[in-house]
Amino acid sequence: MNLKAERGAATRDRVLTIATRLFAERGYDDTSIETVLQESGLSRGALYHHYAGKEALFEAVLEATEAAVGVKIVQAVRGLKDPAQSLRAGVLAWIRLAGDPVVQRIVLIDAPSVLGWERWRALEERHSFGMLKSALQATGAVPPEFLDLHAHMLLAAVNESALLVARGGDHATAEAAVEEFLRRLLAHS
Amino acid sequence: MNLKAERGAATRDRVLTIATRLFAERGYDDTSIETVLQESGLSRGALYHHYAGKEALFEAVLEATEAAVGVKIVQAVRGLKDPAQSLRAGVLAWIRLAGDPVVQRIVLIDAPSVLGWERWRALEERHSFGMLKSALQATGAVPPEFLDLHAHMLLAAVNESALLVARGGDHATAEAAVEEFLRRLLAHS
DNA sequence: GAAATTACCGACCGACGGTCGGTTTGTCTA
DNA sequence: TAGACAAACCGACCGTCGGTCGGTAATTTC
Repeated sequence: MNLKAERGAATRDRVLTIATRLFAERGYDDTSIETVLQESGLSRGALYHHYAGKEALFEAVLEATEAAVGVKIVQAVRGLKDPAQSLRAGVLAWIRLAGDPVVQRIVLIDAPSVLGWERWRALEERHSFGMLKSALQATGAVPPEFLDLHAHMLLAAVNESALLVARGGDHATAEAAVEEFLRRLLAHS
Repeated sequence: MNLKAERGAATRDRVLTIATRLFAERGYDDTSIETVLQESGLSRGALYHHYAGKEALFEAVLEATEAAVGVKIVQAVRGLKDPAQSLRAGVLAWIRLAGDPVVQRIVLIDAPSVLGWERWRALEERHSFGMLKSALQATGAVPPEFLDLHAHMLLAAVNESALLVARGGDHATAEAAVEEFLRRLLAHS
């Protein structure tokens, strides 16, 4: 089980790359399986052998995208000791990464409605949300009973400003605004 | 031009009501025009005479829903003098209203991906976002250069917690968490 | 070398959103 | 009030799309 498994994996990768580009460029609805087939040179049957359907293909694309983002955020935070500083660095890194149209369209726009809120939330838990929550906890600035909710609210707020930046908003102002936002949240009075 | 105009308006209203229910129950994608036709007793041609397409129908549904929500929020805030208190009351009212599955699915889940982010944002500006922004401005707690961004972030955060409550989260805790969140944001140090 | 597994193929299907030519039914005006 | 006009409504038809299915070829396993 070697040559065959490799060929299969290579095919899946190829489809994944192409699908990622198409989903990002046109969005989920306006990307037809037919187009994916044409651009990948694969047959219909072959694609459905590897992916259960269009939705499953999207989920694979989303998973891969989020994983890649996660790696980059970890890199941005590496070495920082102060929890508040880590949180700040991670959030800013995420905003910059969300400038990528691929991330925007796939992760921030289409994901919730395609997967449904429940599955989307479960997937987020394993990626950006999970990271942000533990970072927020480490700061100790939020009471435990509010930790989960505040983490959710903060992530939503950060995602929103990422979208605003991506859509022509001023980068510097947005980052300053987010920093101020964070500062206020972490200041327990 | 009376009997005719009335009949037309009545038909539009009927379709709108039915479509609202279906979109809320099944989501946009899983609601077929065919079903709307059957439940309304209307013919295909008639529906396309009144609405340009499925997307236009959804937009009409969304517009009506947001307008209704807006009215109720205004009622909740009426009479309050202190800007911070108005903001707080409006936000809490919005969270309670977002407990309605209709509002959830249509306004918070499907709207961005169906309309596209740009058109969705423009529509929000005329409704919840517009209200929240002016309320936030009235408190004077946010520097002008951050007002727009902070209003966006705050709305996103509140929407997120509304979704969490709606999906089985504890109502009381969520409201307390949102109040704390708001308190920190408004406290300028 | 036979059996089993996997990659891949492409004709076909049902559902769906949307179109279009046409009919009916009020309304306005000459 | 007759006739032009427009709005409301009808339903057969179309193209596209996601998904199915019976099958072939190639590789691995026993």
